[in-house]
Amino acid sequence: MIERLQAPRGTFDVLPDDSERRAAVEAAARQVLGAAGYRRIETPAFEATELFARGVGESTDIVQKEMYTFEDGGGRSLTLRPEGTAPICRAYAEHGMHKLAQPVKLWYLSSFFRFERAQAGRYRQFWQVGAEALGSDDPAVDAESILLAVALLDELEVQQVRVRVSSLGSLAARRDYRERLQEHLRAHADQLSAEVRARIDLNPLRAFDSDHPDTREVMREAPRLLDFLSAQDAEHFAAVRALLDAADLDYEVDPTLVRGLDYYTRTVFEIESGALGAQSAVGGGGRYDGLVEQVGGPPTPGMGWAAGVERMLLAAGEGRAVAPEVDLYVAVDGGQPARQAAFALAAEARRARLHAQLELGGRSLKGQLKQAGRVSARYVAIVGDTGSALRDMDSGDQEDVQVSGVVARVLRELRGLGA
RNA sequence: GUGGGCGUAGCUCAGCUGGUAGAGCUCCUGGUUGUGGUCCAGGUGGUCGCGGGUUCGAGUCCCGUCGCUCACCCCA
Repeated sequence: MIERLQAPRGTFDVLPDDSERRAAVEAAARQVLGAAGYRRIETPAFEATELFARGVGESTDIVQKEMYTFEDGGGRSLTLRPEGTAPICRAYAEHGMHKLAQPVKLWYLSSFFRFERAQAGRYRQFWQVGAEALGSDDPAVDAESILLAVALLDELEVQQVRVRVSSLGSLAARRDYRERLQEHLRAHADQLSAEVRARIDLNPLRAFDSDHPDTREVMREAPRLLDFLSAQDAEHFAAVRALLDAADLDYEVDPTLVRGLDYYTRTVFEIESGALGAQSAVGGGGRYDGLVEQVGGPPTPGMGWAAGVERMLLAAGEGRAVAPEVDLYVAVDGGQPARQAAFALAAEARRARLHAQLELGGRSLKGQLKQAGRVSARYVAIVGDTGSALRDMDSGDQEDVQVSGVVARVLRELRGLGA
């Protein structure tokens, strides 16, 4: 026997029940973001590898080991998009959007690809909803962006949401700070846990998350990024916070918050859900004032975020899927003449905008009625070779109705019900 | 890449100390409800993940391998 093929590791099929819940995410995003003036954008599923190398940053895990990179027939190096911000900045520059009224507000719902070990809430092909506002460095853009992310999660009833906010300052300030932190860690290396010590060069910020008692002792004395901000950056962050406070958002300032992409500057934030497993981040984002320029556009400030669709769904708990309604089920009780009449009746019903299904499974009449009940059909037309009947599935009432009169009769009944 | 858990019908699972596969649900058919939603009966459906080994005999023991899953890491 031939080996049974499976979906590739880390990917999944969206089955009909799931697809209805995902459609609800799309509708919520359209509603929440559309109301704030964001318009939807779609970019290609793959881009020049260079875009991510320059945009996301050579040193990031994403670029170093998580990209699906391949060469096309023309010898170009392409990469399945691992994130959405760099492509949007590319599109902004490519289409001269800096000439439009600023900021340009865009949202997307797309799939992304990262070569990682799959686990709860983490996949190799996954979906994100994101929003980007390009062309303004006003703190109100930052605050509004964060509020919209929270509003979307709220709309989807994502449970146990926590919002953390911080500021990374400029790239230069961050670099300075990183060195100072590494110096501090090296000076106290003997007190650190082995894991933290091993990561001093790679990711010193991680040391703040350690549970190791001695390490925590060392970190109490460690320099804080927020103290390294320039006057303007500190002022900007204060303004963002004032706006979030004014909006009554419940959040906490976390000076150890780091985002794994190099392009972030100033404001960063992350939204977690306690309803998730180890992959607890449902969404996150921040400001990226140098990114458009980095990918070849004019100097342009930007601010945005992304939220994982699978994680939102996971943290939102079970929503019941609503199956499509069925107004009329056309059952066949006879031979070839009945089958043809039934087929024509179903087509006629659909032209009249009824949700109509025809028996396609070759079932017995009993089986057909059972199927009609299963799909919650409101009416069933039973078409025989010489006559036909219409059955009301709610009341069980049934009467003879000519095939030619079925559609008009159903329409009249449905209207009568005020439907 | 590194660990832990798990792999028996479409789904949820039983299979005790090894003896040639079972249940419930689903689906189909028939009976009973005037032809559905109740009840009854029957039926379809299984390479016991895969490959070796031990044994007269393995779903059950041993080794390997693949897959799923959770966690580390990282992130959405």
